[in-house]
Formats: sequence, structure tokens, C-alpha cells
Amino acid sequence: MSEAQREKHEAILDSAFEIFGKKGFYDTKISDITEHAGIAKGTMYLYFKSKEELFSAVTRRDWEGFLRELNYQIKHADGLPGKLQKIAEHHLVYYYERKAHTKLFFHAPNNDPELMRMMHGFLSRYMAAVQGVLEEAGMPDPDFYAKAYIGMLDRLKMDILFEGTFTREELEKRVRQTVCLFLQGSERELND
Amino acid sequence: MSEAQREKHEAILDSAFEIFGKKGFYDTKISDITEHAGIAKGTMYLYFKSKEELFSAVTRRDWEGFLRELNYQIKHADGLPGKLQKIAEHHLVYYYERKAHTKLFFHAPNNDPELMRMMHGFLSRYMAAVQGVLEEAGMPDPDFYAKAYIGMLDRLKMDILFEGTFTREELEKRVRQTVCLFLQGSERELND
Amino acid sequence: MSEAQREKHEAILDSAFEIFGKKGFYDTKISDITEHAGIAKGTMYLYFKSKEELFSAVTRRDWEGFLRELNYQIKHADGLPGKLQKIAEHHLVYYYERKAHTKLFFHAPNNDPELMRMMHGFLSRYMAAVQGVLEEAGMPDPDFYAKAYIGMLDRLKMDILFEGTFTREELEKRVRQTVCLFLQGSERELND
Amino acid sequence: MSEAQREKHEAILDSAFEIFGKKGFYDTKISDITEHAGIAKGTMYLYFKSKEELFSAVTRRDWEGFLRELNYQIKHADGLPGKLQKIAEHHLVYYYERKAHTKLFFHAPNNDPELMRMMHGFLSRYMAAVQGVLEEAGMPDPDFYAKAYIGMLDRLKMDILFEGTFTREELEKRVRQTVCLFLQGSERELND
DNA sequence: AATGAATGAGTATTCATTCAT
DNA sequence: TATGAATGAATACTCATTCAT
Repeated sequence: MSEAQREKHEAILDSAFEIFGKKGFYDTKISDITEHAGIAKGTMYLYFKSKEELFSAVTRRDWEGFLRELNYQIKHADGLPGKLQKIAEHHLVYYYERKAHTKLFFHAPNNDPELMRMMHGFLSRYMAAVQGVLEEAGMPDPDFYAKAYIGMLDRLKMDILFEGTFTREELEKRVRQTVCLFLQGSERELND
Repeated sequence: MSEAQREKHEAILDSAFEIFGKKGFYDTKISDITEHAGIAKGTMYLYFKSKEELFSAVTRRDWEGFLRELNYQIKHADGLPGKLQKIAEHHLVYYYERKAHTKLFFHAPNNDPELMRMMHGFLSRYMAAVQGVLEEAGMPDPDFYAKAYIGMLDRLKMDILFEGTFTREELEKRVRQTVCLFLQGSERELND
Repeated sequence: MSEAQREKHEAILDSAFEIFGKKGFYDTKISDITEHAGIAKGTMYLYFKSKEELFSAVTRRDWEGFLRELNYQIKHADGLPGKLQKIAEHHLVYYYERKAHTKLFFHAPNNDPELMRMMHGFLSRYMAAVQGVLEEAGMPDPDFYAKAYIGMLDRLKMDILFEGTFTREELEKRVRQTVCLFLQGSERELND
Repeated sequence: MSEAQREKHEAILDSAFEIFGKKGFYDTKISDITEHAGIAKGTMYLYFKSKEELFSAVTRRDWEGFLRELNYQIKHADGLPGKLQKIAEHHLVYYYERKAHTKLFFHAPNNDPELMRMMHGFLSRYMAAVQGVLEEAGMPDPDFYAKAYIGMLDRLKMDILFEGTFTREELEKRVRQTVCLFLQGSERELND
């Protein structure tokens, strides 16, 4: 693939990310994307096999970036609390930066087994990364703890996505609270 | 509405729960549901305004049952740990019993604002119930803690839904672990 | 048919005249009419065989009234000009009084051969009445002249139906002009 | 639009004129038209927005031809009687040639405001042309006389459309009679 | 490589009519 | 007679994908 082709490939992905993120999979027409990219409808099919595959490619690029950055953050943080904090921060900031593209996560194609498999793979890699951190620290049952940690983060992202007024400061507070809850539990907060 | 009508209304909901749960919203044809219910296509429209509304009604009935049972469990449990345990158990058992209907949760109509609003309402009521338990126990920032707790449970349900071999025993273990993590944190598990 | 039945029969026709006249054949639902008449849907079918037949019956009643009155007017007028004037007056006043029911004339069922035949019959009787007047006065080719006269009137009714501001005075003026044109032609109006 | 496209556009209009004219708007399926034109169903929608718009386009093309020819005839005729004769001839010949397409005029879509507006516009242009002829000849109240003249013609066309045996000779006779009636009236025909 | 005209499968919904009560 | 719940036929339109140029 030539340099020019690589650029067109990226341009299509950029447009698709924009439009899918704004209107969702089903409300997006191929022509919406190709017009936004300034190319003909047929051209998209030279680069991607189908609308579903284009959506998959958008998602894949996004997730690969997520995981690359995640692993970088984990590698450059020290200690379990430090690493957990970076993980939480990364998770929440990621969605904070994609507030305008929520439909990418909530209006995906409903019945594409290929996409399902891919998403499952990404979640596994995310899981594995967190599990690795916990194992390294000597945590037993890292599978359970990793899932629980990610679950917390995933629920907390909701406010970020759908509450227009959520600030970066509140986000940082959530990060600290989550790490603290995960490590020390909530009991110590109770009035005896 | 007569008794006979109430029964037909329920019968349609039962069929819709079955078929939507098995094939998802988009892959289900109205005729699939009405044939399964043994009625004519037009009859469905005497009871529900549209396919979307039928899906909403199925979801609503299910969620109302979820919340009714949840509140019952909370009321009849004692102490914070006891109540948290019942909440976790309820959440996970609910999905355990609906393993055969996963599409109900993952293949809903993508862009029905009415349904979105309704789901949001149910999540709020779920949140409020958990928050109430935490507040009662004197927990500060109950909003944050409730979200984190529900997040953990929601992530853990995934294995239940998609891992065919998940047993009731494993489920009970997950419940105990979750309560323990939530109250005491994970740090104490570390090998120093 | 009992008296009560005759009354219900008329009540249904009255409702149908109202609703068909306001919304047209295709945009009128049987239930619109029966609700307006305060009866059940099925009851209509005890009095009329179908929606088309109901429309036909409405039209028939209206036309029969038109023709009855027409013949009465013709009988009680003297001389050709007098009779022609009454005919014109009757035609235009008839539509003037039905300004609120235009859809009865312009949104009839499109493909009901029965109705077509019936309408044709009424037009023939209308024609015959006018022809009779002309024949009586010794007019040759009364078929042609009757058609021409009715054609003029029918075109002139349009303003009455669709021009909201049309007054009874203007209507009377039209009547006089039409009779005059028909008898004496337009040439004498020319500036030589 | 390329030459090939212009041709396809016309081909669709031709087919639609045929089928609408034979079966009427409501009894014509889009697939009837596209099959007759030898194209796919979707292709029609590349050229026309909807079934209604296609019908409008057919009607428009037909009326534009009618008005073009009308104005040509008027321009090339001399004197009021000559011009009136050409108008009558044109009106009646037009329908004579469309005897096989009556449904185009009597089974149009019932409630398309766009089409109503368009038809109104064409009638106005027809009116204006006739009015122009009368005004030019110094006729007072040309609005009334134009309407009356067109009304006569419009009623006379009926025999042409629905009487299978109507000949061109009879048509010419009707034309002469109509002009004569319009100019000189019918009174002079009376036996005193 | 790029184009964009042509294709055609696929389905929710309405409402006149019936008939058991 | 009157009711009204149940029926089921019937059809326009969209848009992802193809392929001749």
C-alpha cells in the first residue's frame, strides 16, 4: 500500500470515527462518511469490505490506542497504588476525551459476531493488563479483582459521558476515591 | 381491560420476552412473536403501539420485578454486610436466571429515546436503593460508593452470562468476595 | 325497518356526510363515523354493506335532494329564461351551502365502479331535466345545449367552493351572467 | 444529468404515463412501472422522490405540452372566433388523443397538496390564456367568460372520453357549436 | 485507483370487515 | 340488535453493495 493510500485509509477512518461517534452505526449512511471524507462511495469499498468492517476498524484503532497508552502508563508508574491510579486515570480520561462520540460505544452494530469477538479480545487484553499489575503485587485471585476494578471504573465513566458539567477536577477526585476504595474498602469510612 | 385481555396481554409479553431474548430486537419479526403467542399480527397492535413499545414493555416488566425483589431483599436483610450481600446475590442471580435471554440486554433497539429514558429511570431507582442502604449505615459519599458497588456487580455478571459453565457455587463465592472487597478492600490480601 | 332503525340509518348517514365531507373518503376511518354517531363499529355493517356503500348512500341522498329540488324549481318557474335562471341558481346555491363539505366531491373513492355508475345516472337525470326545459322551449340539439349549460355552471362553482370570500350577491350576479351568456352569447358585449 | 440519464428519466415518465393512465394512481404499483420500463425498483427513486412525485411529473409534462400547444394555436389563429375555435379544438382533441388514459385525470392521488397546488397553477395558466384572447378582443369581464367557455369544453370532453364511438367528425361539430353558442347564444335557435 | 448509477431484498403497520357473545 | 376484539392482506421505500466505465 502506497503512502497516498495509507493516508486515504486513515482519512476514511477519521471520517467514520466522527460520524459513527455522532450518529451511531445504524443512523450513519456510507455516503455520509464518504462525503465527509471527500471521496466517492465506491472508494470506501476499496479499503474496507463492508460497513461493519469499517466500524470494526474504527473501534480497533481506538482500542489499540487505548491499550498502547494503558501499557505505557502502567510501565511508567511505580507501586500498586501508583499503577492503579494510572489505570483509573487513563480509563476515565479516555472517555472524558470522547464525550462527543458516545454513540461509538452505545450504538454499535447489534449482531456482528466478528465485532463481538473483537471487543471480547480487547476486553481480555485490558483485563490481562490489570491482572498483571495485581499479580505482580502478589494479589491472590487477580482475575476477580481485575474485573471488579474495571467494573467500578466502567460504571463511573457514565457520569463523565452523560453529565455535561463533569470537570477534570471531579474526575481526579473519582480516581483517588476509586483507588482508595479498591485498596482499603469502604468500611473505614463508617461512623462507629 | 377484561380478564381475558389481561391474559392475552401477558401472553404477548411472555412470547416477546422469549423471542427478543433469544434473537434480539432487530432480528425479531413481529410475526415471530405473534405466531409464538398463537395470535394474529394485527392483534399485537391492539395491545402495544409498536415493536419498540412492546420491547419497552418487556423490559419494564422485567425491571419492575427486579426492583421489587431487590427492595424486598434489602428490607429483610440485617446490617450493612447482610444487605450488601443480598444486593449482590440478587444482581447476579437475576442474570444467572436469564442466561438464555442475553439479547434482551445486549441487542436492544439502538435509538429509541423513550426506551433510553426508561432505562435511565430504572438505573436511578437501582442506584437509589443501594444508596439508601449505604446512607442508613452512615456511609459518606453514598453516590460514589453505590455506583462503584453496582459497577463491580455489573462487570461480574458478564462471566455468568457468557461462560456456559458458571455454577451457582461460583456465583455464591463471587458474592462473598464482592462484599468483602467493597467493605475491606483488597490491600489486606497482599503478601507483604 | 322500524322507526328506530330508520332514525339510526339516518344518523349514520348524517355522521358520514359530516366526516366524509371534511376529511374525504380515504382519510376517513369507519370508526371516525361510528364514534361521531355514537354507535359501535359493527353496527354500521348492519345498515350498510361496506365503506364504499356508505359513501354511495351519502352521495345518493344528497343527489336525490338536489334533483328533487331542481325539478321543483323548474316546475314552478315560467319561461325559458326563468327556468334557466332557477337551474343556475339551484346549482350554485347547492355548492354554496356545501362549502364545508368539498371533500365529498373531490375525494371520493377512486375506483368503485358501482359509485361511478350511480354518479353517471345522476348526471344523466340532471342532464335530462335541463334537456327537458330546452326541448319544451323548442331548442334544437338540446343534448348539446344542456351539456354546455351545465358545464358552465360546474366550472363557476369552483370559485364558490374554494374562494372563501364569495358572497351571495356575487353568486346572484354569476347566475344572471350565465343565463344571459347562454341565451344571447358574448358577442354583443364586444366594442365594435 | 447526462444524456443517458435524460433518456431514462423520460422512459420512466413514459411508463408511468402508460400505467397510471390505464390503472390509476392507487391501483398502480411502483414495480408495475419499473418493470414496464425495464429497470429496478430502486432506480425510480434515483429520478423521482416518491410515487406521488412521479405522478406529479407525469401530469406536469402532459400539462406543459397542453399549454405550449395551446399558446401556439392561439398565436397562429386570427380573430376572436378563430382563436376560440382553436382553443376548443385543442381542448377536445387533447382528450380525444388520451381516451386510453382517462385514469390519469380521474384517479389521481386524492390528498397530495403539492399536486393540488400544481393543478391549480395549470388551470390558472389555461384560464389566463383564454382570458388574454377575450381581453384582446375587448370583451368585458373576461374572467367570467373565460371560465364559462372552459367549463363548456370541459363538460363536452366527457362524451369523448367515455363514449367509445365518438368520431373526429362529431368532435369538429362540437367545436363549431361551442364557438357559436359562446358568441351568439342559443336564443336565436328558438322557434318563435 | 476511482467513480457513482443501478440494484433489489426486506418488514412494520393500518384498518375494513367479521362473528362470537 | 348491538358490540368490539380479532383478523391478515397488501406495499412503498432505503441504502449497502456492485461493477462497468
